[in-house]
Amino acid sequence: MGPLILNLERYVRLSDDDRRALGELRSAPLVDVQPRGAFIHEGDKPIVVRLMVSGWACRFKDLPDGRRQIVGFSIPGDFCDLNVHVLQQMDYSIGALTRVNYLAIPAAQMQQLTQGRPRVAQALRWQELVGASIQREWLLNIGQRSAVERLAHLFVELYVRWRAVGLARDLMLDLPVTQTDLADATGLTSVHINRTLQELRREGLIELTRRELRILDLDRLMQRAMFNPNYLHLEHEGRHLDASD
Amino acid sequence: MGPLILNLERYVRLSDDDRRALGELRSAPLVDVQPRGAFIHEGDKPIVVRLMVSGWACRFKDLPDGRRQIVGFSIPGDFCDLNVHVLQQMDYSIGALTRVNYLAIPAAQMQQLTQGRPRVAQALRWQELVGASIQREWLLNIGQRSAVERLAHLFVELYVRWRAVGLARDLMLDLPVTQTDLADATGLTSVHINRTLQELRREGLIELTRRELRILDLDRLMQRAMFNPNYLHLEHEGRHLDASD
DNA sequence: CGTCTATTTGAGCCCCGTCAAAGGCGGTGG
DNA sequence: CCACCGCCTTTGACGGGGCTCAAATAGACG
Repeated sequence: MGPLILNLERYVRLSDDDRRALGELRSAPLVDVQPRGAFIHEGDKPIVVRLMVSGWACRFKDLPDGRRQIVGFSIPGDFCDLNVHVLQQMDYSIGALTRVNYLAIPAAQMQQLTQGRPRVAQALRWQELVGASIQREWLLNIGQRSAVERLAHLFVELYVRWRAVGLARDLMLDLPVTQTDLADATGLTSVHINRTLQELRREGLIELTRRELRILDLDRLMQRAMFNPNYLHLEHEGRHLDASD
Repeated sequence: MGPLILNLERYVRLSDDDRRALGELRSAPLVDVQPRGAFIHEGDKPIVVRLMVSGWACRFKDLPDGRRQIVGFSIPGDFCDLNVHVLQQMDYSIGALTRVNYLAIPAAQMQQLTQGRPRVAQALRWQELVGASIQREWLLNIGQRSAVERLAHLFVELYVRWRAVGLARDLMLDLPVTQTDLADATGLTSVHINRTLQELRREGLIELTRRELRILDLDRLMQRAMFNPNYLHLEHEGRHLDASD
């Protein structure tokens, strides 16, 4: 539950009761998904809310002819489909890039969790809105940035997000995804991702092995990407619901 | 208030009281914006919620060097920034493409509107989630579709959305935006938009004058765009809050 | 040690961008 | 009513970033 609580506490200061209630989500069934498997499909009408516990998942959409666009990564502490009880039908799919564990939380339990806990409710809403903000930044990324800028931007974002949930530090990030995955996320081809990675290495910005990303110069990488962290809405000053009030 | 109510009634069946309460939003100040003016800037911390009454607005983000990406169009019946009291700081700007009128609704009035009106609250949430779904489709559009497909897709979406709020029909749509605007929305250049428009005309799919789009063959245009309407979540069967229950 | 998948490299090309200029259209003022 | 002006659209020539196709190499895993 660590990632979730760290995630939510970026925005609100939770009370002990809030944290305890969030901890009780562990009573929900834990589901294990093998790498490369999709576990939610466009058109599904799911009845549970999924909370990522470990691994890399991605939300994606595809075209009839096979082209695929990854529209976002889901990492531990993220809810995959908070919205689903309103829209009823998935307009995207979710797949596991690595082995994934998630909690399958019945809608009623979510209801019960937020009932009478305004800070938790607000924090969940905040997580959802930050997700929407990230989508907008990705649109800017894919629509306007060059290949090198795009990939640099993605790496900074992923590092910041994993670090925020306590699962990355010292400029190192577990990144066990393929170059094809990076291609689908950036709107490029895997061949061009490969050449773009070489360029980032040549510029001394990153090292990337099969499963680990090391950022050699975060400032320069951010500059290269024209990375402006505002869209992640990380600022703690923004907290306006505080258990110590 | 027509567009808003038509918009919301795609999802829930409102009661007379709901409609009356929505009508009272007209008491909020009506703001008039001249074409080409931005009325909300990234970084702002707005205190009112804006409801589009007439005209074309766009949400956009830009890079330090001047590149700009339009991340969505706001049309009559849309709220521009429902989310803002949670995130507190805008991560995008909003500009008027034409002359625009909007209602500036104090947060307290929105609170009062949804208090004790679960259908209205649900419908507003639905509008917001459909907006997020549109963003995902745009990501697919810009990331994977070719120029012709992209523009075709945008035209179909805009026609469907304007028609849904009662402001377009018979395959005709008021479209008083420049080719540069279309370029910024699709991640192309205005020169290439011009050539792509010629291609769509040559294929007998559309006519486009300075201020009006006419779709000559909607089926073929949708096919060309690989347009799948699911992401707009229009299906009336989906209504699960009905005033007649 | 063999197989499968992922990464890397090369050659060629095409879609779309860039730069520059011409043409059209609407508005404004004389 | 016409002349001018500014913005938008259209056209042309050229260049380049990224795609395609194909094959070679490297790693992971049994």
